[in-house]
Parts: sequence; C-alpha cells; structure tokens
Amino acid sequence: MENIINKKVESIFGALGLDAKFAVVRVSDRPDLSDFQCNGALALAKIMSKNPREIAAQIAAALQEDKDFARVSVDGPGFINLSMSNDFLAAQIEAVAKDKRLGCNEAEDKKKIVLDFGGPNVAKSLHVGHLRSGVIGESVQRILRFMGHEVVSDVHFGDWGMQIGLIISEAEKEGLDILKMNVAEISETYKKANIRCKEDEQAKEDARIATAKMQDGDASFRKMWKYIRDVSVEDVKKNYEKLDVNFDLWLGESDAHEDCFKIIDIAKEKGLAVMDDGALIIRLDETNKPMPPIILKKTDGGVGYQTTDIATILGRVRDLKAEEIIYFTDQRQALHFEQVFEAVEKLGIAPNVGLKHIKFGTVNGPDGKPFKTRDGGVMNLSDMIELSKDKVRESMPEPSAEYDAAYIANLVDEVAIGAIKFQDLKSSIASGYIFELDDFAKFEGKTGPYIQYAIARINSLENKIAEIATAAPRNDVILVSNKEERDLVLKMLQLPMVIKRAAGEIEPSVISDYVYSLAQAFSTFYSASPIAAAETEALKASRLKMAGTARDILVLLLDLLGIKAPKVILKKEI
RNA sequence: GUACCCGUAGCUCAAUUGGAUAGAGUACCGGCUUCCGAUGCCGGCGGUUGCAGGUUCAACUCCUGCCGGGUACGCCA
Repeated sequence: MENIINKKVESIFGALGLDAKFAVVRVSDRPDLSDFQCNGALALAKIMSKNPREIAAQIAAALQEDKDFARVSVDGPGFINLSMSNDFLAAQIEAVAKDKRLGCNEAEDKKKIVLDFGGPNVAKSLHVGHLRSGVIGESVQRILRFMGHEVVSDVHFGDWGMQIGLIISEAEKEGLDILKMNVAEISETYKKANIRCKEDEQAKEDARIATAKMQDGDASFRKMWKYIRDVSVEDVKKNYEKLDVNFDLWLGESDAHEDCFKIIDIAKEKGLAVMDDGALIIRLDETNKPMPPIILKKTDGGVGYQTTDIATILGRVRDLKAEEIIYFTDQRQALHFEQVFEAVEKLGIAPNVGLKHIKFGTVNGPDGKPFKTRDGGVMNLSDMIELSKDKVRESMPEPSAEYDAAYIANLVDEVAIGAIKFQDLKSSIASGYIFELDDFAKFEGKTGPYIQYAIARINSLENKIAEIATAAPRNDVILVSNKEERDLVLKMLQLPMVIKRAAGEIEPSVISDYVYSLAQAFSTFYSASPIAAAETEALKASRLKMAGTARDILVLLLDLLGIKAPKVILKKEI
C-alpha cells in the first residue's frame, strides 16, 4: 500500500517539477494527526532555499484532489500529513486477504546469496554462544528466500585447526583410542588438552605438529580427523534440529583445504606474500586503516582460519556462484572479517561479490559479561532448551482423550523454542542481551508465546463461529467501521514494507517488533469489537475475515522468524 | 598503547538513519469476565537521552573534548 501512496505523491512531485526522490512517504510519527507523512518539502526547501511550508502547501493542494486521501494537511515547519479514506483502506486489505503472498512482492534484484552461520566446532557441544548465530541466520535465511533470493546456507564447520591436533596428541599421551570415542569423550579429551597446553609448552608444540601432520595428509591422522568430524557433525545436527535451524550444506574448513594452496599461489603471483618471522603473511598495514597481517602459513607450515576463510570464499564464488556472502558471528570477530575481506580484495578472487559481516552482541550473564554457569563453565544449549521446556510444561494440562501426551509434548516444544527464539530476535541483533532464564519461558508481554496465543485465539474463534453454523462468511467484504478496526487494518497494510526493510537491513528484529505490534493491534480490536455477537451479519463476516487475515499475517511473520504457530494452545485449568 | 562498539524510564530494549509531544515490555498502582481463550484488554506512575561545548529551521541521532563500560589487536578459532 505504501507503494501506491508513494506513487501518488511521486507523480504530484513530478507534475510540480520537484525532484521525486524527496517524495518519500512513511508511516506517521503522529498517529493522532495522520496515517502517513511526507517530509520531502523540508529537504527540498533547503536545496531550493524556499519556504518549506509554501512548497508543502502546493503539494498538499494537489494531493487533496485525490479522493483516496480523507485528509491532507500541512503542519509544523512543513510536514505533509496524509490520512487515507476508509474505503481505500478496505479495498487495500481486501486485496491482501485474497493474495497468497499477502500483498508482498519479491525483490527486483534477485541474487544468489550464501549464508554462513552456526559455525560450530568439532569436539565442542553447542552452548549458548552458538544460539544467536543459528537463530539469526535461520531467520535471515527465511526472509531472503521469501524475497525470492536464491539462498544457500552453509554451517561452515570448524574442523581443520588446532583443535584436531590437540585432541589427537592428547589421546596419544593418555593412550586412548580415538576411533572408539563418543562425542562426550572427544569433548572431554579436548578440554583436558587445553588445560595441559596452558601449562606445558611442549604439549602445545606436540599439538601443533600433529595439526600440521594431519593437514599434510598423514593417513592415520586423517582417519582420526574424519572420525572426530563425523561424530561431532552428527551430534551438532541433532542440536540444530531441536532448534529448527537448517543448513543446505554441511561443509567445513577442511573442504577449503585444497584451495588454501591456491590462495597461497595467487598471493605469491601477485607479490602479496611476504616472509616475516618465519611465517608467510599478507601485509595490511599500509592502508589508511592499518590492520594486523593475514598469516597465510604459520611457522610450522600449517594454515590457520584466516587462510581457510579466504579459501572458502574462493570456493563459494567458483562452485556456488555466490553473488553475495553473508557471515553471522558475534562482534568479537569484526577485525577478523575486515582483514579477510581486505585480503580478498587485494587478491581479486571475488570481484563484484558482496561480502558482509553481520555482527551481533553476546549473550551475557547478569554481570554484563558473556554468559557463564554458576561453576564458571558455559551453558550447554540442550540444557538450556530443557530448562525452558520445563517452565512451559508447568503451565500445560494433563494429557486427555482429545490431546494426548505426544500432542502436548510437541506443543511444549513449539512454545519453548518459540520463546527462546523470540527472546533472541526481539531487539536489534547488534546489541547483546542479558540472559535471564525466566525470560525464555515468559508468556506475557513481548514474547513468542504472546504471538502464538493470539493466533490460537483466532483459530479458536473461527471454529466456534463455524460450530454455531451461522451464515457462512465466504466472499464477504471487509468494512472499516470503528477505530480499532481501522488501526488493525492500517497496521496489517504495513506488512510489505516491513519485510522489505528487514531483508534490506538484514535485521530480523524489524519483523519481531512489527509482529508484536500487530498482535497487540489485533488484541485491542478483538476485545473492543464483538465478532460472534456483532450488530449485523455483514459486520460479523467482515470482522471474521479481518481476524483471519491478521492470523495469516502473524503466521507468516512467525515463520520468517523460524517460529512455529501451534493451532491450539492448551493451558492448565485453574 | 591503538582501533572499534556502547551509555535512553528502577530493569531489559525501541526510536524508519537529521524531523513534530523520545516509545514498548517488565516492575509497581488502579480498573475490566453472567458474552468470541484474562498467557488478555484499558488507564496511571516513571526521562535534563552519561557530562560539556559545537553545526542546523530542527540533534537520542552528526562533529570536538571529557567521564564511565565493553571488545579486539601475528602464527588459537
């Protein structure tokens, strides 16, 4: 709808000989005054050094001719306030209700986009630190697909660095057989190795040598590497499944192994590779923003994650034909990606490919520092999920004939995961948040379950009315008869712009913010306007259709956030 | 030491990228159920946007300087 209004305003600007790029219409900051506003006259006045109110008045006068506007006024220094007619709004929402995509167009410039999120490592079970990357990445993946982009997601497993060497050399020292270990044992061995290497320089050196040997292709080391990788992948997959976080590709650093040599060759050819302190590096200190160098090859001959990340880009451009690559990690890796992107630029291996790093804040404890459990360790992701489910379970009824134990178990799952995900996506992803267990299972206020509940009520409403067997409201017309209805319709019509903005800014919180305000608008409407007992049949049909449309939008939005919308929400009778 | 990020209501966060009266949730206080799901709705309380300057018709937003917090800085990832 904003598109339509924008066009109307643009054509007026054109007719008046004004630059149409200032004809930007947005949702009004002052809903008491108008539905939409245009601030273009202010910007124009500055350029043309004219009185903004005069320009605004001229535009407003022309807009007034259009009967779709119920009211056009110029206020303050030159804001143009626009209010739409109820007929216009009704016609617009009618079109949305009919449309499979609820009025949303796909992007004009569709791209092939590779998303890199998750980033788990071998031998480490997922912890709260992994939550955000997965949840945010999953949502962005859904949003970009909805916009029509071709999206390929890759988990980019951390399976090629020191951690492998650490495990192998530690197992050797302890006389353990890696090929018989399970995930927990591998993880334990890794932890022990870390502790040992903190004290013991020689052990660290041994691990380094083991890493280099493995990377070099030693058969028995490769066998152990493969085993460790397979066992870890299987475990990590299970965890992501629980969270409904999905990847197209389960590639890892190891898959870029061959390309690492190519990167080194290219760097040499271009004269970018220099020996320094025994390592082969690319200098990045001569630019206006000097950075530490890329270490292509370590003194011991092994490659680090800088090289594998660069090599991975080469592969993604060559094999996947990526036009854009987006990374999701916490902000502590900002410098790393600046270095990698700069090196890629110098190497010229990804011309015209957009490289973006979406950084997000850490999940923090009450002290404002990255979250730790009471004993100082990191909290396991699956433990956290269980805690949230326990909370949700408390509010659920006992299994009944209608809803058996399996149904309730599934419901607990969907609500708990919904609560966790919404909590993670509800404020702008650049800022971190304080981890409060209680918040992950809250039902009230700005939470996932609040939205799920609103949806369940609409479903229930439709069932009830169908049961009463009143005149079927098919093909009835939506009427805008009171303030609550009008507010709801206006809110619903913002959908396309919201999704477009979320996709453009790669910011899922734009959607979580909107989905909540829409659910609120619905609840307000719902408690103010009787539906089953509406004054007339036409009004009843209209409101029912309105509610159904709101439900469809809410479900779509939750889906874009990666959150399930249960048809029915059960609760304990009190 | 250098670079980057942050500081908004008691708490957790917004503010459409420079626009009008800085908004939500939570907490707290008050009201709403013979009637569509009260995990709900309505109302109230709560602010010198860290401090001091500057640019602008207009600053939470941009610039400068302080204060306070965080993060990262060559062979871990």
